[in-house]
Amino acid sequence: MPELPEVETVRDGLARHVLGREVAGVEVFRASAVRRHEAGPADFAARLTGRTLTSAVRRGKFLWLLLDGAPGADAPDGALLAHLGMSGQLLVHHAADAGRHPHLRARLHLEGQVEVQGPVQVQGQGAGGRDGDGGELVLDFVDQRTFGHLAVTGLVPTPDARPGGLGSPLTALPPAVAHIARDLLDPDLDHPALVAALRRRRTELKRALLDQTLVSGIGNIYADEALWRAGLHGTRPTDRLRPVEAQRVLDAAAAVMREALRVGGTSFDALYVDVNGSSGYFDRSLAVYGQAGRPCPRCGTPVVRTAFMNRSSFTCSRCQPRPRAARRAATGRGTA
DNA sequence: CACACGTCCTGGTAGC
DNA sequence: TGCTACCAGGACGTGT
Repeated sequence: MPELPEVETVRDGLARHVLGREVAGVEVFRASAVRRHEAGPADFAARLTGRTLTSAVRRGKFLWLLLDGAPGADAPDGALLAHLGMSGQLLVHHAADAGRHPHLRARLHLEGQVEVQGPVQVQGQGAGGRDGDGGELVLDFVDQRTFGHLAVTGLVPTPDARPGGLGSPLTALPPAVAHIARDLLDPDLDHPALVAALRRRRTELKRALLDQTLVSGIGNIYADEALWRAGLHGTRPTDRLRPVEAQRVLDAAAAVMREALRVGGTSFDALYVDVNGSSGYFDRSLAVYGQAGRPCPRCGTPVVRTAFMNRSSFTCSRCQPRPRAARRAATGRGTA
């Protein structure tokens, strides 16, 4: 499942392989892949063609490529927005040897690298040189389940910009992302404010961690891992968390995502930009997620799976004691 | 057939 | 009562 570390790995791969290239053509194989582009697939393709990809930006699980070189004067500067949903992948291939994946939803044809104004960040050894040979590339959007999507969008000023910002490149973002909170790896995230906001919520802790308008990037997997590391149960009422507990679970989430990023980020060295979160390398390090029946790495107690919000939660009943009385965060209608 | 789950949407509730 | 903000839960979609 692509959560923040997987999306960041994709963003980094795109930054190294497709920036500076111009979109020469667009194919949409399934209209629903661009359903959030309201004007439809033809308009999607038209607005993309002729534009140059100048930057790869991410907030939480949303990722977008900034577009330069509007073909028509009426076309505003904007971005190609992508969300990978549950199974989306963005794959870069040399045009010559690009096959057709069975779940290929859309394909961008990219012309050879051109010079763009401003520095195109090329990091990683040799990555830029190999691709800068002028050969044509394709950027494929592959998505087995169909929760992911692409759209060409405008940009609005970042609503939560901080005057003393520490250097986050997020000065503008797609309207569809404007309501998404900063993530735990964002240098401009206001940590004390986040702790306060979390404790102000009147809900369960895991629900809050998954709420992208509170803090973004955390999905079901990393929520469970963070809760386990922090020794907190996901049903703990947020308004009863002590400040140190709130801080601890957020720190744990940041730590587990950084570790995943380190592993995932070193797994893709070549042109192939992959994201297949659950089959990645990090799943070997998962302590509880998907580990029902197996011993807790800390105390040996079998991990238990419980249903939660139409999905699963994995916990160690010893390391993560249930809140007493399981008083579901005072929502008015108690739990029975 | 249940299950995987991120996001959007709807309807409900609390509190002013 | 009206308004706003917030919250819970269902729908969506495809393949195993």
